[in-house]
Amino acid sequence: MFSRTVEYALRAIVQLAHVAPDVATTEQISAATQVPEPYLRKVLQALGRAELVTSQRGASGGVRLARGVEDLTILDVVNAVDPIERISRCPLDLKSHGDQLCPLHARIDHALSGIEEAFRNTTLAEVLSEPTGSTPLCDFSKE
Amino acid sequence: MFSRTVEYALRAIVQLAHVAPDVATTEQISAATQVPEPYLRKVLQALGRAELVTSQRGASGGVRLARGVEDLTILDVVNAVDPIERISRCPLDLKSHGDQLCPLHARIDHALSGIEEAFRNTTLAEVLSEPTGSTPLCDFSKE
DNA sequence: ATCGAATGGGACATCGATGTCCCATTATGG
DNA sequence: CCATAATGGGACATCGATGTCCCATTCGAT
Repeated sequence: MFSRTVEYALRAIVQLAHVAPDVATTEQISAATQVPEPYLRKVLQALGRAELVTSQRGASGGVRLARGVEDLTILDVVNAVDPIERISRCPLDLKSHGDQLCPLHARIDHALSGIEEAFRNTTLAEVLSEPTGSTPLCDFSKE
Repeated sequence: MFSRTVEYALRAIVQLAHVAPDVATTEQISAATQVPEPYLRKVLQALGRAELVTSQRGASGGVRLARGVEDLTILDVVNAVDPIERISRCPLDLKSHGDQLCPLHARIDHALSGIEEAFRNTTLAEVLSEPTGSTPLCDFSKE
């Protein structure tokens, strides 16, 4: 349903949020999130291009959040690596009705819209401060 | 977001609903839905295994809906070919908290739940009778 | 009975998502 | 200035989703 890449990106961002405003190395993030390190590189690069994180090369470098957790939504992360594709035109491309969706695709798009909205309205701060007792990402028994 | 297979399956089902209770051949459905015929075969076979359609071999055979449109939801179709995978355990599999999801995954799962619910509550009958002027699937200028 | 129409299903082809590897580049710290 | 730590990014490997092909099987019609 959601790509693995999205899952990985969210894990990485949450992990970075935990250590914010410090930097973390790819290796550290990989260890904490159980995302294969070489692939995590790519994901972090994508997050960098989307300007959600900034990175610093060289010794004592690493990656850090580019914004505060209050100003960073799940949707931001999703859109950075694997944007939700809304349905704006009938995929069958029949001109029967201009830009109006047939009921089937209208329903599907509406469902997508619901997800988008839910993700847009959820900031990292909310996820982190949830009073569930469970820490986001589930680990940090150490740390 | 949704696999192409889901899209194809929905198109096929809608098309079958249009001609119900008659049968349609794979070739006819393919033409109406613009789904590549050989692949559509596979999709229809899956729908058959899920008992959403029944098929008849041989001359004047084909495929037809196995249920009435009132009793057939979008979720049925989706689940037949590419079930929505809810998140029931933390993917990181840390024992920190038994079966409780961390806030991040709880949010994601909640979004999935919303989709599931929306699809469960939408029957084919509703999609077909929508008073939008647009016929589902967008074609049938011919009929 | 036989021919042709149609699905059943296995084998194969292609393509993009996922995952790995390697080296260039950049920064820090001694 | 040099060694080392780290990211940047291109090239390649793997795997599953998608798409194609072929033939066996089944049924209807003549």
